[in-house]
Amino acid sequence: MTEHPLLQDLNPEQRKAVTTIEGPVLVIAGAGSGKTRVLTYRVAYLIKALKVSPENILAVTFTNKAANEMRDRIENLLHINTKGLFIGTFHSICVRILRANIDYLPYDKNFSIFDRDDQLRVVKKILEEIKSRETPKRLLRHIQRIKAGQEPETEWHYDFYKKYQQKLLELNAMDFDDLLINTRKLFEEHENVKEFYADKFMYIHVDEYQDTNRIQYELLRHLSSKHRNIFVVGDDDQSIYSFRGADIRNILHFEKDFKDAKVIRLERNYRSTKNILKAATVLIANNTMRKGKTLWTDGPSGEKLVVHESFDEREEAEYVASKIEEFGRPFSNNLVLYRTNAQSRAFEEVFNKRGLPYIIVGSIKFFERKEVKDLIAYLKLIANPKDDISFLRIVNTPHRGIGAKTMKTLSDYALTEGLHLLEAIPGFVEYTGTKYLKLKRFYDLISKYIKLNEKKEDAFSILHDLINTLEFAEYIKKTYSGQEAREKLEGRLENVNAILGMAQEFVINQNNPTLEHFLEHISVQTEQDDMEMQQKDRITIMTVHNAKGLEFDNVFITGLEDGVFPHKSALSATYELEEERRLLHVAITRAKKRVIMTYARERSIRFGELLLPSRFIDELPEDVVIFDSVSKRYKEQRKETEEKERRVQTELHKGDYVYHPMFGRGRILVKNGDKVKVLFMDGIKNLSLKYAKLVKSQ
DNA sequence: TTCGGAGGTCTTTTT
DNA sequence: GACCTCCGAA
Repeated sequence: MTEHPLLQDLNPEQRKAVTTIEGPVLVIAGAGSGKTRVLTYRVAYLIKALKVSPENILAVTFTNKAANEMRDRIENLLHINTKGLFIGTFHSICVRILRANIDYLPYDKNFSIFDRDDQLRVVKKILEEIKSRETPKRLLRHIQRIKAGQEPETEWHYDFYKKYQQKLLELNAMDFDDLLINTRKLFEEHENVKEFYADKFMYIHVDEYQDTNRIQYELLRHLSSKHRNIFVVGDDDQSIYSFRGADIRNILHFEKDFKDAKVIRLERNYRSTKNILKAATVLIANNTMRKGKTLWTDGPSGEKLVVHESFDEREEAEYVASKIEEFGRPFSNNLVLYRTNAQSRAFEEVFNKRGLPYIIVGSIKFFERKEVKDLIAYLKLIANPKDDISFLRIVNTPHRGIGAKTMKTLSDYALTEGLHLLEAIPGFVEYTGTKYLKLKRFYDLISKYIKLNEKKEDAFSILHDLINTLEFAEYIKKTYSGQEAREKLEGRLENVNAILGMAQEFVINQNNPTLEHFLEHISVQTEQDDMEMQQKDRITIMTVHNAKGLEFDNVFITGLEDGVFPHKSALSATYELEEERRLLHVAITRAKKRVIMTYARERSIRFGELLLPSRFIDELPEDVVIFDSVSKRYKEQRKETEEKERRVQTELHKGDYVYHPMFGRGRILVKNGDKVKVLFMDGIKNLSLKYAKLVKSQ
């Protein structure tokens, strides 16, 4: 058989993966081995060479971004429209299936999708109702564990979980887990529905299989039950989401779970130098729960990896900054990684001070911004008037003089009448007389949009009109000017425009751009499209979890201290420690040319403790690592500056001019012990002298 | 009754 | 610093 031209771009293992079509296939793809390429080419090969209809192909990715990229690549490869091809995350795919089969479920077709914030609000609401003082976050964890199939720790937890589910049903809402669970339920209880999809999807592809959970595994079993052509790609050494229920056993046991599975390994690495690969390989060999593989490359040995000690997080950031300056442009070749989001501050401050451009990826995601969430809550309430959680979020945003007391009275009324908050208003106002006209006005506002929505007015028109009617921009300016930096306020306004822009784009691109569809589209979309991101020359800063799938010339792995990375919560159990090790393995293998690892002796979040270097540093092979010890000199300098700073701080008085690394020059308005109120160019900030690095200025 | 300020607590990772 | 709760001013 003559080879199809598509296959010429692939190495022998990749080619084998692409052309192994029948039955279950597991591709164990090491970091940088061309995993995405294999997936893309396989789908393209099916369509082009084997004439499979796109409607019969399913591809599940880990993020929406990955889904979009894959679709684009296939289109570029084949120059065809990929409409009909099912590509998306488990969550987005499940939403589509659920909406299409909503008649089988006890929900209305316009159900809301609740994110973590909404979930916490539900938990809090129940806690109020039963007058418990448990902490919402811990309870939510328990709920999620029960949903993932674990035994509840106590009877009480189980009862609470039932209450939570009941509440969600009343609110006509599903959380992220429900999207998967209800789809599974749909398949299990309605053979015809399952048959339909199992029949449709002749070829199933799953990316990042090592991070699938139990429910996702079961969904795949159902979907592949007819044709059995399931092709999964993953790397057991990159499984880093067990806290979210990911079960590494899915990939470890694939051959047992799917009989006659073929296994193909991709071990040739096209990304990193020999030294980097050696470090990564030796490190990960300390793990016991793995299939075992050895990455190799034809490339050069490259530079050795650097381990650098610094005094504290500030000096660590200074070191990283000076290294980046030394490497020179473009800055976009540099990736700075840390274990926890809280570590970003020092880098922000130092990069700002030095005028180094940067972008933080994922710290607060676009859809988690308050102003964005508020607007979306309006839309959710309009689409689903039963959504009391969204109601409570916006009933007094912008302020309309409806406070806690009013809401309590309305809630009680709604509860006795068995009504949802919004629908309870007319009766409530009639019942209580003219006292609550503010509520009535809110009701009329929402009703107007509900009617527009029923008339199938498009999502953009509704949102546009809403933003104007609410005078939302003015509200933001009024609330935030004076209390936060100018750029931050502008950022908020930009976010409002961005969500409006997304609605506009949606309306242009979709043939049925209703509010429901728009909400469906954005609810499972958790990351912002980074249109401008690549264009500007900036340093990228993010958590290691966010770095999966990326590659950069220079990678800085910071905060390598015991208790930080590995995180202190993972020190006691072997399997958790192994996950931390995999996390570091992911971090190292992002690098093409250089890896620079840093640790600090002190850190303000762990104030007063002397931190030890990460145990993982000891596991690195000595011959490829340089221990850079300029730290002594730093330490002396540091002591001097610390003393100077301390002197300066006690000398600071009301009226003095000061300099702050982030806010610039300012003047002290009020001083009260350690606390100061300072007027900067961008507004007034309340600061603590202990943490804020204020310097006296002229 | 609402709202803003003061003061205390906490900080893993996220589709 | 972010987030939450409590308390006093308007």
